[in-house]
Amino acid sequence: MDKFEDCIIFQLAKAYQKAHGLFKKRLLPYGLTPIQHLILEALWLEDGISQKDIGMRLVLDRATLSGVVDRMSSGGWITKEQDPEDKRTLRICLTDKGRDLKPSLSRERNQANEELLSGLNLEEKALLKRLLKDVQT
Amino acid sequence: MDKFEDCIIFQLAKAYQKAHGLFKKRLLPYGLTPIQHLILEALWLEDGISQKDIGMRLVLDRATLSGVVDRMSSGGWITKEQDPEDKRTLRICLTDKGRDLKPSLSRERNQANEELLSGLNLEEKALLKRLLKDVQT
DNA sequence: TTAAATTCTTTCGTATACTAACTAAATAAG
DNA sequence: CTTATTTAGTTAGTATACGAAAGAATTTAA
Repeated sequence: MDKFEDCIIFQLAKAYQKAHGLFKKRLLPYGLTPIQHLILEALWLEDGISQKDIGMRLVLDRATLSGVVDRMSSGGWITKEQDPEDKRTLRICLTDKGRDLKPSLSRERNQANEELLSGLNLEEKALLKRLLKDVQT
Repeated sequence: MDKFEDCIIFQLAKAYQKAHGLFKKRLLPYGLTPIQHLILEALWLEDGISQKDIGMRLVLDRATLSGVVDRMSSGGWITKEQDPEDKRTLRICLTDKGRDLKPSLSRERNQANEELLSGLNLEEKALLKRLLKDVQT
């Protein structure tokens, strides 16, 4: 392995860079970033979960999440509610604005995935997904 | 495609997050970041190339590169020389400190790749590399 | 039942990323 | 030859990332 082009870490970084940029452009009209979209995805699956749970499910650092959640709250997509049972915990809840975006954003996400993988056949898509999961374990 | 776990963009982000974090830890003792290491890689292949060329080879934004190169210059790994032929252009040159790191950092990079791909067999490694390249085209 | 340890979140500092606006230098057009 | 355009790099602004330290609330232990 002599040139950086042969380095998987480099290829991973560049593939991610492309995917991220592509999705970012699609989300621009909505005023959302890819990460912010992810938070919404988590909440569409289960509204009102704690900030810590969001971090665990999306594998996001707490320090990172703190800022993201704050901006999304300011933007009116979510609200931060204090858990009455445990005042340390923040429960993150969808607003109507956040909830109503689900169909549009799901379509955007699917289209972004399609666009990214347009050069691969079905088998290769499945393979890539599996390999990426394997790498994470 | 219903849950964010099925989104390739998400899996790509998380695989990259792991790879990046893993390499970052290995580079910590050297005082370098993964990106800064990449700059060195480019210079080991061809010393004295312009900042713009580095950006094209590594697919890095000029604005990003400006800061990275500056920090690496302050850290003494590289120097910024004005091209006498074209005063707009910066030629980036290795210092001894930057040059001497090649064997150590190459080993670290190889080990980081090994560590990341330890769960894959040879065939899968090659496949992943190809699929990641295909995605970028 | 206080003191100690733990947990959830925020803040700080540093390093990518990328858009847009800006400077300086080189080149093309007229 | 002078203006217009293009090009290389910097700067400002915003948004991730993440380690470390700090704050506030809760739980555990002595």
